[in-house]
Formats: sequence, structure tokens, C-alpha cells
Amino acid sequence: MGSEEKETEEEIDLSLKIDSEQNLKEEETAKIDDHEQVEMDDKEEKAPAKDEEEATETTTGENEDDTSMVELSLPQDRNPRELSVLQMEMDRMKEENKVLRKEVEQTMKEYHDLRMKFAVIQQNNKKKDPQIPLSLQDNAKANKEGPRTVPEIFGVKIQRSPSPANTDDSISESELGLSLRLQPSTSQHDKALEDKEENKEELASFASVKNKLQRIHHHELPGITAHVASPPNRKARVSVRARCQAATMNDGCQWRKYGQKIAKGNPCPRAYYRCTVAPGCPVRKQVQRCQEDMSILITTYEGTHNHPLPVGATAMASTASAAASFTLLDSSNPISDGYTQTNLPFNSYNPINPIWSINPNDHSKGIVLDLTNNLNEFTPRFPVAGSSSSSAAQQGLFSWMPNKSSYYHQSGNANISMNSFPIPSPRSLDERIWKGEENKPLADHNVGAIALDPNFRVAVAAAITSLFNKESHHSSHPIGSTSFGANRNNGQK
DNA sequence: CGACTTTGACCAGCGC
DNA sequence: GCGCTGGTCAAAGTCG
Repeated sequence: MGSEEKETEEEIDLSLKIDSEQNLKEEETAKIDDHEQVEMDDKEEKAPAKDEEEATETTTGENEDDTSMVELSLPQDRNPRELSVLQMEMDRMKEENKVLRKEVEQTMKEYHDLRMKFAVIQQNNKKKDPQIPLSLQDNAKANKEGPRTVPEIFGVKIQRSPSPANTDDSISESELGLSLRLQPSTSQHDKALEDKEENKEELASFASVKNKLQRIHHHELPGITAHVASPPNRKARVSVRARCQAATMNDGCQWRKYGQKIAKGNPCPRAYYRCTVAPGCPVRKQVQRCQEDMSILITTYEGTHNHPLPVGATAMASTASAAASFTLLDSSNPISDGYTQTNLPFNSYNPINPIWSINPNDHSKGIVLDLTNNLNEFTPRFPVAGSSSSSAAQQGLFSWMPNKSSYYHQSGNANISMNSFPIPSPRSLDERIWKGEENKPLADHNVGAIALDPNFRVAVAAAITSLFNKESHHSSHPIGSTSFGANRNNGQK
């Protein structure tokens, strides 16, 4: 144990070193850029617009190596002393860049090895007990109950917190889940490395992510880990807020309702659904209307599918996964940071951009993916009376509105009478979607809107890559089979 | 009649 | 220990 802890500390030290190197490099780059900018402003006052362009290019250029950027922007008529200083800085940065690249390559190798080992473990578990889901979380649990733990099998050393709250469950669930979600990033950067086109910014970003993963692995980020590593017996959750007038969002999976309740603080009933795509799939989702804006549907996903996802579900899952990756692993992301601090719980939504955040007031809610941007409005896809979603909500014309006393199911605090609302059958709308009568799945619409956000484009692309890589390990289950989505009820009885 | 939803009951976790 | 709340179960009801 003692040696393990020592090794852990060394790894953390390494992480911090990379972080500090990265920060130093960024600061230096910024300093050099600023310095040059001032000088060029002095020398080229006649062309301020050009300067601005260059400055923009310097700060926003994402496809060039930073060192080359500096080289390109070096003026030729600088005095030799300044040039030599800058040249030294550049050389130093290049050296650091090389070190970082080596780090990334090494990490990629290690990560690939771990993935291969995990695939083997999954295969073994599947052979032993076909009922054991392939999800990391469940495997972790299964392994916990068995004679060997996942870390032991993998041969990796995970520092266990002495706190009784941090049991193997929390370690396995949060960390292994996070590991998978990081995969898309690593894949992207691996490809970038091969192409030798990667820039320092991406490299540094990846190094940062890697460092955070390491620190999460070693419980060195209590602030972040606490969000994910909810109590040991709880799974990570991803909440998706989106405007939708149907009873539920069509995310490509098949769901069976198994309960409904009035939750405290929201008169809208909360519906509980189980995934029925595959028997024994542990994934559940809760669907509830936002109290403030009833056109907003809050869907909370919990668990990991033990089956390949349909195309629509893949896209949706990718989004959620990507949000999880960026939110949990890249706290340097200004967006995630900002909203982690400022985004309020479900009762306030951000109409500007689709955004993901960690609910600061209730970490048990997990990650909140806010798709309530106008672009994500599903309204036009449904023949619902009422021209706008809000007016429709006020008039009680949504298809999701309860049409029976179920609205008061186990209530005690329901204070809105729905009896006067003319309500179309939610089932009929859902069925139309399931049977493909709608022109396109809602998920497509949703993903299209998400794709407009550059941050999400990166995240979603990465997550999709991850899923494809993941699916490659389950060659017997081709992804996106047409048998999915249209058929209801694969089992449950 | 099978599949699915509804809904009352039950249970576990948590705070006081 | 007690009550509240969230989550789940399962019998009854509904639908095609």
C-alpha cells in the first residue's frame, strides 16, 4: 500500500508538472504575442486593421502549432538582442512541446492497453454470466463482488481513499465511467499526432484533461469528483433540458413507464421509465416538466446501456457523454466552469446556448445539459394546437399533459387542477414517432441544433468516435441496426 | 389476449 | 425514532 501511495504521488507530481509547464507556456506565448503586438502597433500604425487580424489569428488560430505561429509573426527588422531572446523562448517552447508530445503518446499507449484489457474482461464476464451487463459500472460492481477488483485485474494502481464513503463502488463507477468518456479526446489527439498537424493548444488541452483524469483517479479533485462520485450506490446522471411537447423526448431508445410521482417542489408529475431495448438494461430515465416553463422537458438519464444504441440514441448519448466529458474532465473549459458556478438548478434555463453544467445546488442531479436554446425547440414537429409553446403550455394543450387522476398520483402538494385541459393522447404522438410517421426523429433535430455550437461539435464528434470505437469491441452487435427504434417491447415480461 | 399504462402500496434513505 | 420524500413494485385497468 505504501509503495502504491508513493507512486500515486509521483504521478500527481507529474500531472502538476505538466500543468505548470502548460500554463507557463501559455503565459509565455501570450506575453510574446502581447509584446509583439505592442511593437507592431508602434511600427505599423498605418495598418491597425491588419494588426487586429493578426492578433485575432494569434489568439484564435487552432490549427497551427503555436511555435510556428510565433515564427510567422516575428518581424524581420527586430534588433538582434530581442531576436535572440525570442529565439531562445521559442526553442524552449519547442522542447517543452516535445516533452508534452511524448507524454501524450505514452498516455495513449497506456490507455490503449487498458482498453484492450478491459475488452478482454468484458468478454470473460459475458461468457461467465450473460446477464451481467457490459457497462463499466456494472462490471465494476460485479468485479467488486468477485475475488478480484477491476484495478487489480487491470494492473493499475488506484489510490483508495481512507474515507468509508469512498468505497470501491464510487471509485469504479466514477473513474471507469470517466475513463471511457475521455476516450474520444484521446482518439482525436492520437489522430492529430499521427498527422503531425496538432497544435500546442490542443496538446496542452489534452494534457490538461489527462492530468485531471489522473487526479480524478486519485481523488485529487474533490470538487469535481464529488459531483460525479455521488454516494457509492448512486450512478452518474445526466439531465437533458430541452423544449419538447411530447410526453417524452424521442432519444432513439425504447422506454417503458413503470411509475409516476409528484415530486416535491414541482406540480408536474415525474415519470419513471426503464430502457427496454435489451432485457435487463439498467438504464432508467426520469421525465419531468420544468415548473417555470412547461414547454421544457427535463429528462434525467441514469446508468449505462448494456446494448448497442440505435442511431438516434447514439447521437443523444454522444451529446450527453460529451457533456459529461467536458464538464467533468476539463474544468479549464471556461464554459463549463462558468456554468458550474452560475447555472442554477432546473428552474432557470439559459436561452442563449445549449450548455452543460453541474447542478451546484444538488450534485446528485449530475450533469445538466441545457438544450433549451430556441434552436432546440421541438414544437413544429408536433401538430399541437396553439401557435407557441408557452401559450400552449398555459392553455394545457401539450400532449404530455396528464389526462387522468394520475396527475395527482401520490401527490399531496399538487395545486394545479388539470381537469379543464383538453388533452390529446400522449401515446398517439409517441407512437407516431416510434412508427416513423414523423419525417425525422426528434433526436436528429436535437443533434442538428447542438451541432451549431462549436464546443458541442467537438464534444459530440469526440463522443461519437468513442461510441464507434466502443462498438468495434462488440462486433456481433452492429450499431444502428434497423431493428431498433421501430419495435416496441423487446422483453420485460 | 398481449402489451402497455396507471396507480396505490411499499421500501429505503435522509434529515430532524 | 419518526416523518418526509424519492424510487420501485405489481395488480388492475386500458388499448389495439
